[in-house]
Amino acid sequence: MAEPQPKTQTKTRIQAINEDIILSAALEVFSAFGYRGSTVDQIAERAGMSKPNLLYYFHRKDDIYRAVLEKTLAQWLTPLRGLDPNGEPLAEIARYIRAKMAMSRDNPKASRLFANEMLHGAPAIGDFLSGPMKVLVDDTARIIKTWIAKGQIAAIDPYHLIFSIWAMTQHYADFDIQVRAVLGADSEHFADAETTIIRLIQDGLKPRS
Amino acid sequence: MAEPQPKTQTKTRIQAINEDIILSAALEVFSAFGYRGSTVDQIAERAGMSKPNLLYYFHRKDDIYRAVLEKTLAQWLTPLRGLDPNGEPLAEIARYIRAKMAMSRDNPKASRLFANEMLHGAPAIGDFLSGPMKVLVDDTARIIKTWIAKGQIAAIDPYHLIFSIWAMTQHYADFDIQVRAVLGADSEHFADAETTIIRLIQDGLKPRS
Amino acid sequence: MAEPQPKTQTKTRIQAINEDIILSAALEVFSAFGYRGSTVDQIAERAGMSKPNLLYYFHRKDDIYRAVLEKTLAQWLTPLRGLDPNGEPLAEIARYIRAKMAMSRDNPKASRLFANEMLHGAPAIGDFLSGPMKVLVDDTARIIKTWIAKGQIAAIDPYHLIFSIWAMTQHYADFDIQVRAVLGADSEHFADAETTIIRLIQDGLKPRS
Amino acid sequence: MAEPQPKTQTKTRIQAINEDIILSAALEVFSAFGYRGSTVDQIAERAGMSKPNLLYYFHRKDDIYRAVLEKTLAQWLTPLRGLDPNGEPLAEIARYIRAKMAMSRDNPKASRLFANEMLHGAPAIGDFLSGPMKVLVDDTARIIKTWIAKGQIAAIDPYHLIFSIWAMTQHYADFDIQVRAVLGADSEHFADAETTIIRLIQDGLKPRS
DNA sequence: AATGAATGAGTGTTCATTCAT
DNA sequence: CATGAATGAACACTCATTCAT
Repeated sequence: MAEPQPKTQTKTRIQAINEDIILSAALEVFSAFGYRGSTVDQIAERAGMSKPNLLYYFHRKDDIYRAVLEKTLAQWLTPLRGLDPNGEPLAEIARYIRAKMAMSRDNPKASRLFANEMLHGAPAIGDFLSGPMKVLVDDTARIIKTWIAKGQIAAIDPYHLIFSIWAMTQHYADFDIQVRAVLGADSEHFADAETTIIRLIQDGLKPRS
Repeated sequence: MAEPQPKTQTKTRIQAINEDIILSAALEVFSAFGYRGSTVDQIAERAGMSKPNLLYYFHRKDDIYRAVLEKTLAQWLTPLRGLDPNGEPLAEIARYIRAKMAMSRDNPKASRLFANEMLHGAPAIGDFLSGPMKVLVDDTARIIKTWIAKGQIAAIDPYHLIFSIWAMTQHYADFDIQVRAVLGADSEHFADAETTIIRLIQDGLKPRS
Repeated sequence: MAEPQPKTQTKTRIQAINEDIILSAALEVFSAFGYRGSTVDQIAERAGMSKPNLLYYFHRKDDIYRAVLEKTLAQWLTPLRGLDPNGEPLAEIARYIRAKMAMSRDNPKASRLFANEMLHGAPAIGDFLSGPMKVLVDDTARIIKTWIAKGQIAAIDPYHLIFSIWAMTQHYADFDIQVRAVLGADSEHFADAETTIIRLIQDGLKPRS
Repeated sequence: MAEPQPKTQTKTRIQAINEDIILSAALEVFSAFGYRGSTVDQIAERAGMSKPNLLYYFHRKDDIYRAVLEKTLAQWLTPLRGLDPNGEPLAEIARYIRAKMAMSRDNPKASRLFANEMLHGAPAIGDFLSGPMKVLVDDTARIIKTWIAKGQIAAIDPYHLIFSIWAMTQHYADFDIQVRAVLGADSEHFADAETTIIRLIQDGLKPRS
């Protein structure tokens, strides 16, 4: 029953572990200081290894950056995939908003890394945007259009609906510092924000009588 | 009849002109590459002057950065100031959204500069956030609460309403590259986005019968 | 029988060697041009290494400077420590003068480095002056006072005696160029100077009958 | 009886005044920081004029430096000129020491400027040293030799006697910071030092019976 | 798999000096 | 006489990357 081990492993155990450590460290650093603002030294220190050793795994700074981005993007799209065309639209969208909001709360660094890329013109993930991401958005927009066609929700531009949801949910990760400056450092604002956003969207989508 | 010339000018003509040129160039560069990603050389080149000459006006890179931020922040808050407590709430808010959206369309670089500061923890404008900005947000929230108390709009958390509007409108400046990757480069999406956002918000604010 | 090698060396062989090379080069350069007049490039070139490599060992120019000073100060105070309270005063002092003179002859660069620091207000070694150096001078003055009290030497201010000896001996290192301009480049003036100084001091210290 | 004014003045009143102001400022700055450690800006500021204006009077930094040195050297040699061959030797030398000491006390900056030049190899006044200064020293040495020949003072190397006097007196200007670190900041040590030095020298010069 | 050592190409900043007025 | 503006050349220091072991 056990998977047969290949004779020549492409990756040793320690390699896989170290790459994970590096990518975690890199996410911390890159999300906090941006690409140019981060140094390989910083990442190496946070990863608890020497700079040359780090570069043994990822030969250039750019490689580390792209690897982190790639890993991040994968999990980033996950919630969007879950829209069920046959589900109840408002419930489906509420579920989606909750999933997005959970990402912002639980993984704000990934959100900020992503936002930083966008802000600077997406030099590393331009292909991703016009490729897989566009496909996914188009698919999702199609589902929404079906709902509209069936009269299940009000007629609204599905693309801008998606963008609005993204914007509102990611805001609490990306502009966290601003939110905290206004609402106070320890306030539990994620729950309130979620309620407000879901209500705004659901009210906006209710079919007109 | 001639305007009397002040004997001691604090700034010469050429000084004012050059400072303006520098700040424009700096906005371009900083908004595109972030603080650390920008070099004084880049700014100088775009400003059409030598690096030492640029530093003759602003002694350190940081000074340029703060000057641009300051100039930007001033205009950034402008639309928020306009909420009229005695106006018709839904119309007032629609007007506000349009003003915000216009800023995103007409001055996306300022928006990205600001977003970049937030993303990196607002090292340069922390005081501004917890100071003038918080005051302004609190004032605005108070107006909205009044409207709610009078039953003019539905009961909704005013702070998260404000954040949502900010998020949705700024998104089209900050994530411009992503929007364009999905909707196409030359699509005139600002108008559609505005319509969608206004509708979402207005529907969400309509008082329950 | 073999000496056990310590597992964790704090300094590698090459590190110790290079630091020595750097400090030698730095003494040459700093003593010739002063702190501000010396460039890291100069020191690196004289040390036979690249500037970044030099800064790999001493992170800032100031670190190099302080390291040289510290190393120099240690050997600088050595002769003063040798005054034996129970020795014959005139012989003790003659020995001291000879030791000081030898330092000026054999290590004039250290003397000039030190003199330069003094001239500019001792920004880097102010603490040393009012700390260890003052203690040592006070101790020495006390010995001299004992000799005076016992009637072994004439009553003279011990502090100014010490300063005078320092001044006369160091002069041949610090003002070397002037001495050579007057006495000729290759004249062996150190020996004559020593004789003269010892005689002046000894005659001045002979107890009055 | 009045000196006729030349029609075309080589120097206007204001020119002479400003040059004096500049040289005073330059002495302050150069003596404190050395040549390379001083900036034209610093001198201009202390002189209360703009940098270009300062450079209107002295075209290059080096010109200012040389002018200060020259002015300083003139007054520096003054006391040495005063040795009267026919005076009483011990009294003459005591007078000389007092004059030298007065210079150290009243014009320590000039002393330090001069010392700094020597320390760094006298790049600007090498000619002066082997020229006028050597002549003066030789002359003075000749007078001393005459005294020795007449049996008025003990046989001692006149050159090293001169150097010793210079060293001891200048020490209190050049190493002022060190002296103050040991003797205390406000102690009036110049008088004591003078007494000590005169006594050392006079005792050393008393003819042997 | 890991690290100490080394370096070329920047990067912000200073400064003497010149230019134009 | 005086000054605001401008710049080339340096200079301290950083950083991604490579080399040797």
